[in-house]
Parts: sequence; structure tokens; C-alpha cells
Amino acid sequence: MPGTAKVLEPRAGTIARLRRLLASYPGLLGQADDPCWDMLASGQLVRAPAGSVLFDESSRCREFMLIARGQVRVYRHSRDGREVTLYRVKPGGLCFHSLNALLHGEPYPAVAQAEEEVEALRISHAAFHRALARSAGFRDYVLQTMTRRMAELIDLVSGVVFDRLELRLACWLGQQFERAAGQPLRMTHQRIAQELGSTREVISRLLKEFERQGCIRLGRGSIHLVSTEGLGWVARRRNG
Amino acid sequence: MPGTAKVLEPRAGTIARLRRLLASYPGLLGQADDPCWDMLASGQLVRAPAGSVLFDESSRCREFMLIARGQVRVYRHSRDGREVTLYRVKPGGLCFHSLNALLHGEPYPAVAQAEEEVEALRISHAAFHRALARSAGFRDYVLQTMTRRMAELIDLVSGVVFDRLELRLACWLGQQFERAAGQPLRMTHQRIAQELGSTREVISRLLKEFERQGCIRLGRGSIHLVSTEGLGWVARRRNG
DNA sequence: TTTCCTCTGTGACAGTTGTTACTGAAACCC
DNA sequence: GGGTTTCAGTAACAACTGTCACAGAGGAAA
Repeated sequence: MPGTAKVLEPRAGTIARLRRLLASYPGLLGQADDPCWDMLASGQLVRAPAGSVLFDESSRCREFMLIARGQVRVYRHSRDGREVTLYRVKPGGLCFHSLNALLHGEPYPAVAQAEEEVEALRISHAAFHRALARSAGFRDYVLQTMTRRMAELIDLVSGVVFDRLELRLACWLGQQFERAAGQPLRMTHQRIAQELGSTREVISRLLKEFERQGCIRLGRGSIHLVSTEGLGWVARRRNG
Repeated sequence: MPGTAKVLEPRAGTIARLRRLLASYPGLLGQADDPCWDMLASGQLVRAPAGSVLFDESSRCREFMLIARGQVRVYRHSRDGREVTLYRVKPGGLCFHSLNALLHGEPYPAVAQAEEEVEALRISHAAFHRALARSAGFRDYVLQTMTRRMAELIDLVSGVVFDRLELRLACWLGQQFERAAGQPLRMTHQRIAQELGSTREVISRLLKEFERQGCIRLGRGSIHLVSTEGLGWVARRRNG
């Protein structure tokens, strides 16, 4: 049908561009339909520098964001200055808090901070709701992603309730080294404490113990993996 | 249109019956459309006695359930025999774990146990997916409920990470007394421990302390409210 | 080099929570 | 009543975690 081809061509170009941009969203693109592409095409590409706060306890997020590059850490403060990471939003995932704000209109206390420079597709309230109403693919994507995140949160709960900090730390280190393919981690003890909801001194103490056991080697601002087995041996004693 | 009225009559009857049955689901019924009613009408009414386990760590739940009466507690075990309640499914709510199983096909380790006799509408895998694809109202309901539950879970996480058990217990008691309109709670210390992920002795110790402070009065298998203010005073020192 | 600042190490201590062990009271069933 | 089970109270202890205080190492900047 050469007649329709002309009309489709610019759209095909847009779709190809979006496909490149959102290459990390197989779950979304794989089942994207027309209304979903409409929503994506209406999105506005935005950038946020590393360290910038996307929303915090007081402000509320009014738009829906699809992260194309970089990652966002969502965490909570306690009154006495401690923190816990609740989850991370990476390319392919979505932010529960923006979803919550869009669906219920109520803000939800947490801070979202870009850990690296973030490039994201910003989608308006209206376009989001339109896509949710019309695109089966988008709905599936949202539901799938939400339930997966919920499962992570439940693991977090049972970890915090049942496991000693030593075990949680060992597991966390194991994951990090796996992601980094064994490369040394550039990370201060303070940041690990904020990750796990503890304090610097306690983390230092436990790390030093791991070093004495020959699992890791500590440097200033860095942690080197020495023995995956040793770390795994500690981590396997989990309780959950 | 008297011609169509005849056809609609049995359906209208079904809908009226379902409305009565699911009276606690305003969020669902308020926006129910035809495909949603189809799903509900296809459901099978089932009963489970108090104490029965609907699914546990090994079995997986294959159907979607809408609770019409009674409530279900979903919790996790630790290796050493402790428990934490993750959430409750009550009339009007839905079970994340069945959702997870239906959407991802993977089981998720937790136990669901009826706390009272439960009457529920059991909906098949197929009918669930059909409704999800066709009913905007059902989708909205699912998403709304899921995000609300997610918010509860996040509160649970920050409570467990930041707050002392004393505060969590005081808050929990406060909520229970509020629900019971000040009536004494019928509840053993053991069950409270399982609720909060602790042990009986610790809960006994804290409750005794509350009694000494004049907040509550303890009996065998029951707790009487003495001073809402006293309890509130403890609970207000939260950290989250 | 000197001066900061950040990060880490550490010891001592306190508070909280879990564990063990045992006691007795209350309810329940014969 | 007598025996049994469930529930609560308690004390002593151990383990874990957080807090405070301070020392010192390593870098960066002046």
C-alpha cells in the first residue's frame, strides 16, 4: 500500500528513535501498541545531573518518567539522620512513587536522587492516563513491573526483620561484586550504611571483620574482592 | 426497549447479587463495566474455614480471589521459626501473591492463612486475564489497590529499619484499639510477636512495661485499653 | 610543606532484642 | 477433683547494634 506508506514514514522514524532511546525496556517495547507509541512519542526528553534530587518528602512528582540512561535511588530518611534505600529505578523499570502520585494524587514521603546523570522521557499526566486507558501493552508493562518491585520490597522486609546486619551486608556486597564482575567497588562505608539503614561505625566494624576473615580487602573509598566463597559462606547463612 | 429488557433481566439479577456479595469493594464496583461484570459473574463462590491455609511456600496459587467476607493474613517464616505479617487481604482488597503468580507464573514464598472463615469469589486464570485486557475499571482497581499496598509495605520497611520494637508495638496496639473502638483485644502475646516479627518473651516484657505505665491492663489472652493518651505518647516518638 | 577535609579504625559503653530456663496461673478436659 | 495444656511473668544472660569520642591515614588544595 504505497498510499499509506507516506503517512507512516515519519511515525516509523519516531518509533525507530524511541526504540533506540528505550532499548533497555524490552518489557515495554516488546508489547507496545499504537496508543503506547503515541504516549512515548509525546514524551519530552529531559536530563538531570548526577546528584540532583528529582523529588523529596515535601515536593510531589507530577509526571511519569521513563529512565533511558543513568539510575535513580529512592530512599527514606529517619528523624535522626539515618537513611534506607527502598529501591532503584534503572532503565527498564519505573518509579512506584510517580505511579502512586499519578494514581492517587497523594504525595508519598521519599527522596529520589539521581546517582548518575539521568536521561529520561518525561510523560505528562494526561498522556499517561490516556495510555493506561488505551494500551494493553503499557498496562501489562506497568503491572508486571509493579509486582516485581513488590516482590523485592517483601524480600527487603523479611531481610530486615530476620537477618542480622552482617548477613545483609555480605549479601549486598556479593550482589555488588557480581554486577561489577569482581572489579573493586568505589564506595565509602558511609554510603553503604545509608544503603542498608545502618551507621558508618557499624559498617566499618563488620567490613573489617570480613577483611580479617579474608573475604575482602579494604582501601580508602574502595573494597576489593578477595574470596567470593568466603563472602558467600557468610551470606548463605540467611534466615528469610 | 422492552425487547432487550427481557434479555437483560437475568444479568441484572446476577449483578444485583454480586453487588450484595461484594459490597465491600466500592473501588471495584464503582467503576465496573461490562467485561468486569462478566468476570465477576464467572466467579465461583468458595468458602475456607478459619485457620485454613490458602497457599504456602511450596504450593502456588493459581486463581484470583476476591474476598467477600473474613480476612486472610499473608506472612513469612524465618528458618528459626519466627514470623512476620506482610499484609492482610480483607474485603475490598486483593492478594499481591496471587497477582504475582498470575502475571509472572512464578511462585512467591509466603503463607496465606484465613484468620476467620472466608467467603470468596474464585476467578479463573483465563477470566482474570480477559478482564484485565478488556475492563478499564478492573485495571484501575488493580493498579490502585497495588500502589496502596506498596505504600503500606514501604511504611513497614521504614518502621522495621528505624523504629524500636516498643514504638512499633505501641502503634500497632493503637491501631487495633481504634479498629475495636476501645474494646479489649482478644490476642495472645505469641500472636503479637508473630505479627511484628519478634518473640513472645520480648512482647510480654514490653506489654508489662506499658501496663506499669498505665497505658493498658493485661489479662490472660486479652489486653484492655486504659489510656489512649499514654499509648499515643509512646507511639508519637516514631522515627520514620 | 602545611593545612584542611574526608574517610577509616577502634575502644568503651549503653540500649535493645533475643535466648534459655523455670515458675505459676488460668482454662480445659476427663 | 486431677491432670493437661496454654498462656504469661521473670530473671539472667548473650548477642547485636548504635553512640560517643578520638586518633590517625590519605588526598587535595593552598
